[in-house]
Amino acid sequence: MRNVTIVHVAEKARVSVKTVSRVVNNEPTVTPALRERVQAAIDQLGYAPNIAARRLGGSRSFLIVAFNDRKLTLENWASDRGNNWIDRMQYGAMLRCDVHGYHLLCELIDLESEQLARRVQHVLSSLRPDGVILTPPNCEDPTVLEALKRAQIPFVRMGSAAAGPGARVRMDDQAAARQLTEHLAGQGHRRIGFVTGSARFLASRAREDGYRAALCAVGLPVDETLLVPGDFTFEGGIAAAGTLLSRPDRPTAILAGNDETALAVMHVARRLEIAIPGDLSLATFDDTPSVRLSLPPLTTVRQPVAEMAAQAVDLLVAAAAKDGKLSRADHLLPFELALRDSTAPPR
Amino acid sequence: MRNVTIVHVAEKARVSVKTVSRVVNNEPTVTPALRERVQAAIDQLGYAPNIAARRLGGSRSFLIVAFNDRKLTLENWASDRGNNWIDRMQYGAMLRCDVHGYHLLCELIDLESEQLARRVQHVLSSLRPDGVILTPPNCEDPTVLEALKRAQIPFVRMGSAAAGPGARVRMDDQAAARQLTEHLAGQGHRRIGFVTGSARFLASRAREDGYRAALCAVGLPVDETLLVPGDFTFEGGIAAAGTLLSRPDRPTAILAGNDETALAVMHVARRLEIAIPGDLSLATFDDTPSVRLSLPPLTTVRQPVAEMAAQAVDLLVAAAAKDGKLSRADHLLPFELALRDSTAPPR
DNA sequence: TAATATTTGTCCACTTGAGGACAAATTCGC
DNA sequence: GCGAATTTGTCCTCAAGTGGACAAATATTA
Repeated sequence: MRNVTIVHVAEKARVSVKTVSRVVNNEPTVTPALRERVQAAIDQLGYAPNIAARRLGGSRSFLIVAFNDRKLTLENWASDRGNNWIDRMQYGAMLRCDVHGYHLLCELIDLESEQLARRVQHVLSSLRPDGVILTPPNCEDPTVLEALKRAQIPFVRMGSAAAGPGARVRMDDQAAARQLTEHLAGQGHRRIGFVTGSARFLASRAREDGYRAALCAVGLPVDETLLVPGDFTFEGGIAAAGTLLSRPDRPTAILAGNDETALAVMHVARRLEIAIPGDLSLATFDDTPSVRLSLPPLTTVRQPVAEMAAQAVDLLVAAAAKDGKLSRADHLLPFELALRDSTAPPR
Repeated sequence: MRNVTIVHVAEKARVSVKTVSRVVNNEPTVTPALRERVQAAIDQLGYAPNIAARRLGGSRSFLIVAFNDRKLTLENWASDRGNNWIDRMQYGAMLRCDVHGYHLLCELIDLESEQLARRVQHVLSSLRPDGVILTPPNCEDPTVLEALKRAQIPFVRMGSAAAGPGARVRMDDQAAARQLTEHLAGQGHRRIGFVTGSARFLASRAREDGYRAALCAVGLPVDETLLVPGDFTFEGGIAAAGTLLSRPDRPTAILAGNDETALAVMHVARRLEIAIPGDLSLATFDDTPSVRLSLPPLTTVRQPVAEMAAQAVDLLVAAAAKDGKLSRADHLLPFELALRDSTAPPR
């Protein structure tokens, strides 16, 4: 009952090993009748090709590696306001891997480690995956990118705005910021603050660009003092919100760089007895659970993270099935504006 | 620069392939001096043994598979009140795998699928992992357990109270429930309600037992009408809380089966204008982010999920290094009571 | 110094499938 | 029914290690 190999299947179906291999690998030159007979044998024996042998034989490994940031992953579950970006990525990728008969391996890397290049290379050469998915902030790290290029393994960078090697799958952060800003402006806000994101993430820059573009488009001046640097953390948000909200001519609306920042803004506003959305409208990015549960629930942009991951898997699988080459295409997936109770016309 | 194999290392270190193999596998019969020389060659070449070849030739695959529940995983990130149990498991397991040079593969399974047995078997025979980690509710599913037993792959069941095959790593739910209940009783509560958990999870039964044991220990009678069935969901919690809180002699404290249930109790209490903790004390299990962020933050029990996962990995790796056999031991890890503002003496 | 113990090397089999070359068998078209 | 096209089989190599048997080299001990 153990270790069913291709030989057993061949015997059971009374065909050659080669034919079974042809069926398993979907080669076109097999008669439907025979294919069916072989498939029946496979099903009856519960045969599944041994991935190790397939990989050794030289072609594909049916493995995809996702490199996640160690620190971010830790925060993800340790922090009260954790982002669930990585979870959603994984879920989307796993489901898609399943469809293709692939398997997803998640590996943590630490961008600050001196062993980074070695670590990446080690994982790649011991697993020899067919493809790699990089999530922020890994997808912009030169050491990681260099290691991947040298290993000649196709990879997809998720959520990154930066041009560079590998394919990209992301949403249009700039357009999202622009739409959010225009939404606020459309409600009559004329002083719209912006707490920028971390410089580590290029998405943050794109959001700022979108913010500026929107103001420009609706004919509002860009007041540089309304742009306050945040760093995507709660603490950074507190400081930035303090700056913005304690000035006499404080903005009537704030766009936060991400949800964590937004929660911080909310915190400060509550302390200063500034009502949301009465005295202050607040909009943000990411749509993590905490901003849906907050009072009031926040207007945000929902990133299609799972869909992005699914597409990343599709791209990698297609490349592996073909020639192992992946184009440098930049795939933009549609985002979704979630207009909630935190934004309203100024009174 | 590509495909560094054991042969290259052997040449560089001027030793036989066999010796390199001995170094890589930490066999004791190698002189320190020689070991060092080989290690230097390995480091210089950036060699990492190909996992596929290792699996094929040898006895170990250096892979560990974690089977997570598909539905639960989806809820995990889709729901606003998602539990982060799976994330924490993964994080703990990944870090530990890293230490042992192992890799973690996460696979989703759907307990309601008719293909369940086939799916599990398929994953196992194509990957041939050295061990498997099962998370609730998979760790109690007879089909899954049977498939694992047939595949003769050692596995660890995490968080399961049920006796059965495989090793177990968990916290003592009964003791936790008991301590929480005694905490409430110690504050002077005499009518303590309990919203039970889902029958799918045996932990829920254990918690109930602990609740009963605590009442018994402090000399309080068990009023069966104060035990209301929940199902670990928010909706189920709403119904149960309604039952408990709308009766004239309503309890002064409620123990919720899990955090989601607790949030539901809180929701109902707010609607009925029952103050927490003034009119009602509330305690719960799991310590997910949402109950730390809630107002007031809830008294809960923190499960050492990451530690449990780490221990699971340790057990599996040790078994693989030995003879591939895993004892049926039941490992209990200490939990932590987080006493917060939701529990206070009744007024 | 010889006998013994330990370390290192040699050699071969084995794992499971892919893939290529080519022959044999079958089907198809006319 | 014959030649051509397609399907299936045979046979062999290759991937990158492990593991075992055993020989050779070196170190230790009496």
